[in-house]
Amino acid sequence: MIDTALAVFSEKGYEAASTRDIAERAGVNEITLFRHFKNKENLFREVLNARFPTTLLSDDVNRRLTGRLREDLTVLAQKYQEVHLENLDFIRIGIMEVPRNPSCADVVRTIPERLEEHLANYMLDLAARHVIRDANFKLLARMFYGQLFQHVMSICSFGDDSGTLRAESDELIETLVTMYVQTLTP
Amino acid sequence: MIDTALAVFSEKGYEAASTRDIAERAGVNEITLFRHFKNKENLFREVLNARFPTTLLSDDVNRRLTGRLREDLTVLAQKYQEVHLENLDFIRIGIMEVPRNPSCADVVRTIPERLEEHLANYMLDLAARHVIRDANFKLLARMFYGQLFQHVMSICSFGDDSGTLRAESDELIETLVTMYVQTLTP
DNA sequence: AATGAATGAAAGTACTTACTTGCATTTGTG
DNA sequence: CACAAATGCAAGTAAGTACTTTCATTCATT
Repeated sequence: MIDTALAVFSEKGYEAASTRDIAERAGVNEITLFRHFKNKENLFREVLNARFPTTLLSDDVNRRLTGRLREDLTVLAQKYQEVHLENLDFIRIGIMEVPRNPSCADVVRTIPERLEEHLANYMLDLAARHVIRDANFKLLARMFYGQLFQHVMSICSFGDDSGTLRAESDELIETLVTMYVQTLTP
Repeated sequence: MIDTALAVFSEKGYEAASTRDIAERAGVNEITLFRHFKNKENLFREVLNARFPTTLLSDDVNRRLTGRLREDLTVLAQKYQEVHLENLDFIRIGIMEVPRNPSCADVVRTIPERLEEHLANYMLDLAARHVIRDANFKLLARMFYGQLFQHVMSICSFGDDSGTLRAESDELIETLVTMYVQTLTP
Protein backbone atom coordinates (compact mmCIF):
# COMPACT_ATOMS: atom_id res chain seq x y z
CA MET A 1 0.00 0.00 0.00
CA ILE A 2 2.76 2.42 0.87
CA ASP A 3 4.59 1.70 -2.35
CA THR A 4 1.43 2.21 -4.36
CA ALA A 5 0.71 5.45 -2.55
CA LEU A 6 4.26 6.57 -3.26
CA ALA A 7 3.75 5.90 -6.96
CA VAL A 8 0.37 7.63 -7.17
CA PHE A 9 1.46 10.68 -5.18
CA SER A 10 4.48 10.88 -7.42
CA GLU A 11 2.42 10.67 -10.60
CA LYS A 12 -0.43 13.00 -9.74
CA GLY A 13 0.67 15.06 -6.80
CA TYR A 14 -0.91 15.05 -3.36
CA GLU A 15 -4.16 16.82 -4.20
CA ALA A 16 -4.92 15.02 -7.43
CA ALA A 17 -4.12 11.61 -5.98
CA SER A 18 -7.41 10.20 -4.73
CA THR A 19 -7.62 7.66 -1.96
CA ARG A 20 -9.90 5.61 -4.19
CA ASP A 21 -7.23 5.44 -6.87
CA ILE A 22 -4.53 4.46 -4.42
CA ALA A 23 -6.69 1.75 -2.88
CA GLU A 24 -7.69 0.30 -6.25
CA ARG A 25 -4.16 0.18 -7.57
CA ALA A 26 -2.97 -1.36 -4.33
CA GLY A 27 -5.61 -4.05 -4.71
CA VAL A 28 -7.26 -3.30 -1.40
CA ASN A 29 -10.54 -1.79 -0.34
CA GLU A 30 -10.56 1.92 0.27
CA ILE A 31 -11.64 1.39 3.84
CA THR A 32 -8.60 -0.66 4.85
CA LEU A 33 -6.53 2.27 3.71
CA PHE A 34 -8.31 4.47 6.23
CA ARG A 35 -8.18 1.81 8.90
CA HIS A 36 -4.42 1.69 8.54
CA PHE A 37 -3.57 5.34 8.11
CA LYS A 38 -6.60 7.17 9.52
CA ASN A 39 -6.64 9.85 6.84
CA LYS A 40 -4.99 10.95 3.62
CA GLU A 41 -2.54 13.37 5.16
CA ASN A 42 -1.37 10.71 7.57
CA LEU A 43 -0.88 8.26 4.73
CA PHE A 44 1.23 10.87 2.99
CA ARG A 45 3.40 11.37 6.04
CA GLU A 46 3.86 7.64 6.48
CA VAL A 47 4.92 7.34 2.86
CA LEU A 48 7.49 10.07 3.33
CA ASN A 49 8.90 8.47 6.45
CA ALA A 50 8.85 4.92 5.17
CA ARG A 51 10.49 5.70 1.85
CA PHE A 52 12.93 8.33 2.99
CA PRO A 53 16.22 7.49 1.21
CA THR A 54 18.32 6.76 4.25
CA THR A 55 21.04 5.10 2.17
CA LEU A 56 22.25 8.58 1.27
CA LEU A 57 23.33 9.25 4.79
CA SER A 58 24.72 5.83 5.57
CA ASP A 59 28.13 5.47 7.17
CA ASP A 60 29.59 3.07 4.66
CA VAL A 61 30.38 6.02 2.40
CA ASN A 62 32.72 7.38 5.05
CA ARG A 63 34.69 4.16 4.95
CA ARG A 64 35.30 4.58 1.25
CA LEU A 65 36.86 8.00 1.65
CA THR A 66 40.60 7.96 1.15
CA GLY A 67 41.60 11.56 1.69
CA ARG A 68 42.42 11.99 -1.98
CA LEU A 69 40.09 14.77 -3.05
CA ARG A 70 39.36 13.72 -6.60
CA GLU A 71 38.53 10.14 -5.77
CA ASP A 72 36.44 11.06 -2.77
CA LEU A 73 34.38 13.69 -4.54
CA THR A 74 33.76 11.22 -7.34
CA VAL A 75 32.58 8.58 -4.90
CA LEU A 76 30.28 11.03 -3.14
CA ALA A 77 28.83 12.27 -6.41
CA GLN A 78 28.29 8.78 -7.78
CA LYS A 79 26.64 7.62 -4.60
CA TYR A 80 24.39 10.68 -4.66
CA GLN A 81 23.31 10.10 -8.23
CA GLU A 82 22.83 6.39 -7.72
CA VAL A 83 20.60 6.74 -4.68
CA HIS A 84 18.59 9.57 -6.17
CA LEU A 85 17.94 7.72 -9.41
CA GLU A 86 16.77 4.75 -7.35
CA ASN A 87 14.31 6.97 -5.50
CA LEU A 88 12.92 9.14 -8.28
CA ASP A 89 9.36 8.79 -7.00
CA PHE A 90 10.30 10.11 -3.60
CA ILE A 91 12.30 12.93 -5.14
CA ARG A 92 9.47 13.88 -7.45
CA ILE A 93 7.07 14.09 -4.54
CA GLY A 94 9.56 16.29 -2.78
CA ILE A 95 9.90 18.61 -5.74
CA MET A 96 6.15 18.96 -6.16
CA GLU A 97 4.93 19.13 -2.58
CA VAL A 98 7.73 20.83 -0.69
CA PRO A 99 6.99 24.38 -1.90
CA ARG A 100 3.47 24.39 -0.41
CA ASN A 101 3.76 21.86 2.40
CA PRO A 102 5.93 22.99 5.30
CA SER A 103 5.93 19.67 7.14
CA CYS A 104 6.98 17.92 3.95
CA ALA A 105 9.66 20.54 3.50
CA ASP A 106 10.98 19.87 6.98
CA VAL A 107 11.43 16.20 6.16
CA VAL A 108 13.01 16.70 2.75
CA ARG A 109 15.31 19.55 3.68
CA THR A 110 17.21 17.30 6.06
CA ILE A 111 18.69 15.50 3.07
CA PRO A 112 20.72 18.38 1.61
CA GLU A 113 21.43 19.77 5.06
CA ARG A 114 23.13 16.64 6.32
CA LEU A 115 24.94 16.00 3.07
CA GLU A 116 26.28 19.53 2.96
CA GLU A 117 27.40 19.44 6.53
CA HIS A 118 29.16 16.15 5.93
CA LEU A 119 30.99 17.39 2.86
CA ALA A 120 31.88 20.69 4.46
CA ASN A 121 33.38 18.87 7.44
CA TYR A 122 35.31 16.61 5.10
CA MET A 123 36.78 19.64 3.35
CA LEU A 124 37.52 21.29 6.66
CA ASP A 125 39.46 18.22 7.63
CA LEU A 126 41.52 18.26 4.46
CA ALA A 127 42.16 21.96 4.93
CA ALA A 128 43.40 21.40 8.47
CA ARG A 129 45.91 18.96 7.04
CA HIS A 130 46.83 21.50 4.34
CA VAL A 131 45.80 19.16 1.55
CA ILE A 132 43.47 21.81 0.14
CA ARG A 133 43.35 25.55 0.45
CA ASP A 134 40.90 27.39 2.64
CA ALA A 135 37.55 28.49 1.25
CA ASN A 136 33.86 28.84 2.10
CA PHE A 137 33.29 25.12 2.49
CA LYS A 138 29.64 25.45 3.48
CA LEU A 139 28.94 27.22 0.22
CA LEU A 140 31.06 24.89 -1.86
CA ALA A 141 29.35 21.86 -0.38
CA ARG A 142 25.94 23.31 -1.08
CA MET A 143 26.93 24.11 -4.63
CA PHE A 144 28.40 20.67 -5.19
CA TYR A 145 25.28 18.79 -4.18
CA GLY A 146 23.08 21.47 -5.67
CA GLN A 147 24.61 20.82 -9.04
CA LEU A 148 23.99 17.11 -8.70
CA PHE A 149 20.45 17.64 -7.54
CA GLN A 150 19.73 19.89 -10.45
CA HIS A 151 20.68 17.11 -12.82
CA VAL A 152 18.42 14.63 -11.06
CA MET A 153 15.65 17.17 -11.14
CA SER A 154 15.98 17.61 -14.88
CA ILE A 155 15.48 13.89 -15.31
CA CYS A 156 12.60 14.00 -12.88
CA SER A 157 10.77 17.00 -14.28
CA PHE A 158 11.37 16.87 -17.99
CA GLY A 159 11.63 13.13 -18.26
CA ASP A 160 14.48 11.24 -19.79
CA ASP A 161 12.90 8.71 -22.11
CA SER A 162 15.79 8.74 -24.51
CA GLY A 163 18.20 8.35 -21.62
CA THR A 164 20.41 11.18 -22.85
CA LEU A 165 20.52 12.93 -19.50
CA ARG A 166 21.33 9.75 -17.64
CA ALA A 167 24.08 9.02 -20.15
CA GLU A 168 25.59 12.41 -19.46
CA SER A 169 25.79 11.75 -15.73
CA ASP A 170 29.32 10.42 -15.76
CA GLU A 171 30.68 13.27 -17.81
CA LEU A 172 28.89 15.76 -15.59
CA ILE A 173 30.38 14.22 -12.47
CA GLU A 174 33.83 14.21 -13.97
CA THR A 175 33.57 17.83 -15.03
CA LEU A 176 32.15 18.84 -11.69
CA VAL A 177 34.83 17.03 -9.70
CA THR A 178 37.60 18.44 -11.85
CA MET A 179 36.36 21.94 -11.19
CA TYR A 180 36.34 21.44 -7.45
CA VAL A 181 39.77 19.85 -7.48
CA GLN A 182 41.12 22.82 -9.44
CA THR A 183 39.44 25.27 -7.11
CA LEU A 184 40.62 23.60 -3.94
CA THR A 185 44.21 22.67 -4.73
CA PRO A 186 46.48 25.32 -3.23
CA MET B 1 -7.22 38.46 -12.65
CA ILE B 2 -4.18 36.87 -14.25
CA ASP B 3 -1.89 38.19 -11.55
CA THR B 4 -4.20 36.89 -8.85
CA ALA B 5 -4.40 33.50 -10.54
CA LEU B 6 -0.61 33.45 -10.75
CA ALA B 7 -0.38 34.08 -7.03
CA VAL B 8 -2.98 31.49 -6.06
CA PHE B 9 -1.59 28.81 -8.36
CA SER B 10 1.82 29.54 -6.93
CA GLU B 11 0.62 29.29 -3.33
CA LYS B 12 -1.56 26.22 -3.53
CA GLY B 13 -0.68 24.43 -6.73
CA TYR B 14 -2.99 23.87 -9.68
CA GLU B 15 -5.30 21.30 -8.13
CA ALA B 16 -5.73 22.93 -4.75
CA ALA B 17 -6.29 26.36 -6.27
CA SER B 18 -10.04 26.76 -6.60
CA THR B 19 -11.64 29.04 -9.15
CA ARG B 20 -13.80 30.45 -6.35
CA ASP B 21 -10.72 31.45 -4.41
CA ILE B 22 -9.08 33.06 -7.42
CA ALA B 23 -12.23 35.00 -8.29
CA GLU B 24 -12.74 36.23 -4.74
CA ARG B 25 -9.18 37.40 -4.32
CA ALA B 26 -9.30 39.08 -7.71
CA GLY B 27 -12.43 40.93 -6.60
CA VAL B 28 -14.58 39.61 -9.43
CA ASN B 29 -17.43 37.19 -9.67
CA GLU B 30 -16.53 33.61 -10.39
CA ILE B 31 -18.56 33.68 -13.57
CA THR B 32 -16.57 36.45 -15.22
CA LEU B 33 -13.54 34.25 -14.71
CA PHE B 34 -15.19 31.55 -16.79
CA ARG B 35 -16.47 34.03 -19.35
CA HIS B 36 -12.93 35.22 -19.93
CA PHE B 37 -11.01 31.97 -19.82
CA LYS B 38 -13.65 29.32 -20.50
CA ASN B 39 -12.26 26.84 -17.97
CA LYS B 40 -9.64 26.38 -15.30
CA GLU B 41 -7.06 24.71 -17.48
CA ASN B 42 -7.31 27.49 -20.02
CA LEU B 43 -6.86 30.07 -17.30
CA PHE B 44 -3.73 28.24 -16.20
CA ARG B 45 -2.32 28.26 -19.72
CA GLU B 46 -3.06 31.95 -20.14
CA VAL B 47 -1.28 32.67 -16.87
CA LEU B 48 1.77 30.76 -18.04
CA ASN B 49 1.86 32.58 -21.35
CA ALA B 50 1.10 36.02 -19.98
CA ARG B 51 3.65 35.88 -17.18
CA PHE B 52 6.38 33.99 -18.98
CA PRO B 53 9.63 35.78 -18.02
CA THR B 54 10.64 36.96 -21.47
CA THR B 55 13.18 39.39 -20.06
CA LEU B 56 15.52 36.46 -19.57
CA LEU B 57 15.88 35.98 -23.28
CA SER B 58 16.01 39.63 -24.27
CA ASP B 59 18.66 40.87 -26.63
CA ASP B 60 19.93 43.68 -24.46
CA VAL B 61 22.04 41.18 -22.56
CA ASN B 62 23.96 40.44 -25.73
CA ARG B 63 24.91 44.09 -26.02
CA ARG B 64 26.50 44.01 -22.58
CA LEU B 65 28.82 41.15 -23.46
CA THR B 66 32.40 42.29 -23.87
CA GLY B 67 34.23 39.10 -24.78
CA ARG B 68 35.98 39.05 -21.42
CA LEU B 69 34.86 35.77 -19.90
CA ARG B 70 34.75 36.69 -16.24
CA GLU B 71 32.75 39.85 -16.73
CA ASP B 72 30.36 38.26 -19.17
CA LEU B 73 29.62 35.22 -17.03
CA THR B 74 29.02 37.53 -14.10
CA VAL B 75 26.59 39.62 -16.09
CA LEU B 76 24.73 36.56 -17.32
CA ALA B 77 24.53 35.07 -13.84
CA GLN B 78 23.37 38.31 -12.25
CA LYS B 79 20.74 38.83 -14.89
CA TYR B 80 19.53 35.28 -14.41
CA GLN B 81 19.23 35.65 -10.66
CA GLU B 82 17.61 39.05 -10.93
CA VAL B 83 14.91 37.97 -13.34
CA HIS B 84 14.20 34.74 -11.51
CA LEU B 85 13.87 36.45 -8.15
CA GLU B 86 11.44 38.88 -9.75
CA ASN B 87 9.35 35.98 -11.02
CA LEU B 88 9.36 33.63 -8.07
CA ASP B 89 5.64 32.91 -8.43
CA PHE B 90 6.06 31.78 -12.00
CA ILE B 91 9.10 29.70 -11.11
CA ARG B 92 7.31 28.07 -8.21
CA ILE B 93 4.43 27.09 -10.46
CA GLY B 94 6.93 25.62 -12.85
CA ILE B 95 8.63 23.60 -10.15
CA MET B 96 5.36 22.22 -8.82
CA GLU B 97 3.39 21.58 -12.01
CA VAL B 98 6.01 20.68 -14.59
CA PRO B 99 6.62 17.11 -13.36
CA ARG B 100 3.01 16.06 -13.96
CA ASN B 101 1.86 18.45 -16.66
CA PRO B 102 3.51 17.88 -20.04
CA SER B 103 2.11 20.99 -21.70
CA CYS B 104 3.36 23.08 -18.80
CA ALA B 105 6.71 21.33 -19.11
CA ASP B 106 6.89 22.25 -22.79
CA VAL B 107 6.46 25.91 -21.95
CA VAL B 108 8.89 26.01 -19.06
CA ARG B 109 11.62 23.89 -20.61
CA THR B 110 12.16 26.51 -23.32
CA ILE B 111 13.75 28.75 -20.69
CA PRO B 112 16.81 26.62 -19.88
CA GLU B 113 17.03 25.37 -23.45
CA ARG B 114 17.40 28.80 -24.96
CA LEU B 115 19.69 30.06 -22.22
CA GLU B 116 21.96 27.06 -22.55
CA GLU B 117 22.13 27.34 -26.29
CA HIS B 118 22.95 31.01 -26.02
CA LEU B 119 25.75 30.46 -23.52
CA ALA B 120 27.13 27.49 -25.42
CA ASN B 121 27.28 29.55 -28.58
CA TYR B 122 28.98 32.34 -26.71
CA MET B 123 31.64 29.94 -25.50
CA LEU B 124 31.99 28.44 -28.93
CA ASP B 125 32.69 31.91 -30.23
CA LEU B 126 35.39 32.56 -27.65
CA ALA B 127 36.92 29.18 -28.40
CA ALA B 128 37.04 29.95 -32.11
CA ARG B 129 39.04 33.04 -31.24
CA HIS B 130 41.26 30.98 -28.93
CA VAL B 131 40.29 33.02 -25.89
CA ILE B 132 39.23 29.88 -24.07
CA ARG B 133 40.14 26.24 -24.48
CA ASP B 134 37.84 23.71 -26.09
CA ALA B 135 35.36 21.75 -23.97
CA ASN B 136 31.85 20.33 -23.90
CA PHE B 137 30.17 23.72 -24.01
CA LYS B 138 26.65 22.33 -24.10
CA LEU B 139 27.28 20.55 -20.83
CA LEU B 140 29.11 23.46 -19.25
CA ALA B 141 26.29 25.82 -20.16
CA ARG B 142 23.71 23.49 -18.71
CA MET B 143 25.71 23.13 -15.53
CA PHE B 144 26.23 26.86 -15.22
CA TYR B 145 22.56 27.74 -15.38
CA GLY B 146 21.63 24.60 -13.51
CA GLN B 147 23.69 25.78 -10.57
CA LEU B 148 21.97 29.15 -10.62
CA PHE B 149 18.56 27.59 -10.91
CA GLN B 150 19.24 25.34 -8.00
CA HIS B 151 19.91 28.34 -5.83
CA VAL B 152 16.69 30.03 -6.90
CA MET B 153 14.85 26.80 -6.25
CA SER B 154 16.20 26.61 -2.71
CA ILE B 155 14.78 30.05 -2.04
CA CYS B 156 11.54 29.03 -3.70
CA SER B 157 11.03 25.69 -2.02
CA PHE B 158 12.45 26.11 1.45
CA GLY B 159 11.69 29.77 1.79
CA ASP B 160 14.17 32.46 2.62
CA ASP B 161 12.55 34.52 5.32
CA SER B 162 15.81 35.39 6.97
CA GLY B 163 17.24 36.36 3.59
CA THR B 164 20.39 34.34 4.16
CA LEU B 165 20.19 32.55 0.84
CA ARG B 166 19.58 35.76 -1.05
CA ALA B 167 22.52 37.32 0.74
CA GLU B 168 24.73 34.50 -0.42
CA SER B 169 23.81 35.05 -4.07
CA ASP B 170 26.71 37.33 -4.85
CA GLU B 171 29.29 35.06 -3.28
CA LEU B 172 27.81 32.09 -5.07
CA ILE B 173 27.98 33.86 -8.40
CA GLU B 174 31.56 34.92 -7.78
CA THR B 175 32.60 31.41 -6.82
CA LEU B 176 30.77 29.91 -9.76
CA VAL B 177 32.23 32.34 -12.27
CA THR B 178 35.72 31.86 -10.91
CA MET B 179 35.42 28.12 -11.36
CA TYR B 180 34.36 28.46 -14.96
CA VAL B 181 37.09 30.96 -15.71
CA GLN B 182 39.65 28.58 -14.24
CA THR B 183 38.25 25.68 -16.19
CA LEU B 184 38.10 27.49 -19.49
CA THR B 185 41.34 29.44 -19.54
CA PRO B 186 43.83 27.49 -21.65
C1' DA C 1 -13.20 -26.40 16.20
C1' DA C 2 -13.12 -21.67 18.40
C1' DT C 3 -11.79 -17.03 19.10
C1' DG C 4 -10.21 -12.56 17.70
C1' DA C 5 -8.28 -9.72 14.42
C1' DA C 6 -7.99 -8.05 9.92
C1' DT C 7 -10.42 -7.44 5.41
C1' DG C 8 -14.22 -6.72 2.24
C1' DA C 9 -18.89 -5.02 0.08
C1' DA C 10 -22.29 -1.68 -0.30
C1' DA C 11 -24.27 2.17 0.77
C1' DG C 12 -24.20 6.65 2.35
C1' DT C 13 -22.73 11.45 4.49
C1' DA C 14 -21.32 15.98 4.11
C1' DC C 15 -18.74 18.75 1.46
C1' DT C 16 -16.26 20.83 -2.39
C1' DT C 17 -15.39 21.28 -7.07
C1' DA C 18 -15.73 23.12 -11.95
C1' DC C 19 -19.02 24.96 -14.53
C1' DT C 20 -23.99 26.63 -16.11
C1' DT C 21 -28.44 29.27 -16.59
C1' DG C 22 -31.48 33.35 -16.52
C1' DC C 23 -31.93 37.83 -15.50
C1' DA C 24 -30.68 42.26 -13.60
C1' DT C 25 -27.13 45.80 -13.37
C1' DT C 26 -23.33 48.42 -14.52
C1' DT C 27 -20.17 50.39 -17.79
C1' DG C 28 -17.94 52.41 -21.80
C1' DT C 29 -18.87 54.61 -26.53
C1' DG C 30 -21.21 56.88 -30.36
C1' DC D 1 -29.38 59.71 -24.28
C1' DA D 2 -29.04 55.12 -26.54
C1' DC D 3 -27.06 51.04 -27.51
C1' DA D 4 -24.12 47.18 -26.65
C1' DA D 5 -20.86 44.91 -24.25
C1' DA D 6 -19.25 43.46 -20.01
C1' DT D 7 -20.18 42.36 -15.16
C1' DG D 8 -22.86 40.83 -11.16
C1' DC D 9 -26.24 37.93 -8.43
C1' DA D 10 -28.60 33.88 -7.05
C1' DA D 11 -29.40 29.53 -7.64
C1' DG D 12 -28.35 25.20 -9.31
C1' DT D 13 -26.12 20.91 -11.69
C1' DA D 14 -23.41 16.93 -11.88
C1' DA D 15 -19.60 14.84 -10.37
C1' DG D 16 -15.94 13.91 -7.33
C1' DT D 17 -13.79 14.09 -2.75
C1' DA D 18 -12.39 12.26 1.96
C1' DC D 19 -14.28 9.64 5.18
C1' DT D 20 -18.02 6.69 7.89
C1' DT D 21 -21.32 3.03 9.13
C1' DT D 22 -23.17 -1.66 9.23
C1' DC D 23 -22.59 -6.15 8.55
C1' DA D 24 -20.63 -10.15 6.47
C1' DT D 25 -16.36 -12.69 5.39
C1' DT D 26 -11.81 -14.34 5.59
C1' DC D 27 -7.75 -15.58 8.19
C1' DA D 28 -4.26 -17.03 11.46
C1' DT D 29 -3.42 -18.79 16.03
C1' DT D 30 -4.58 -21.41 19.94
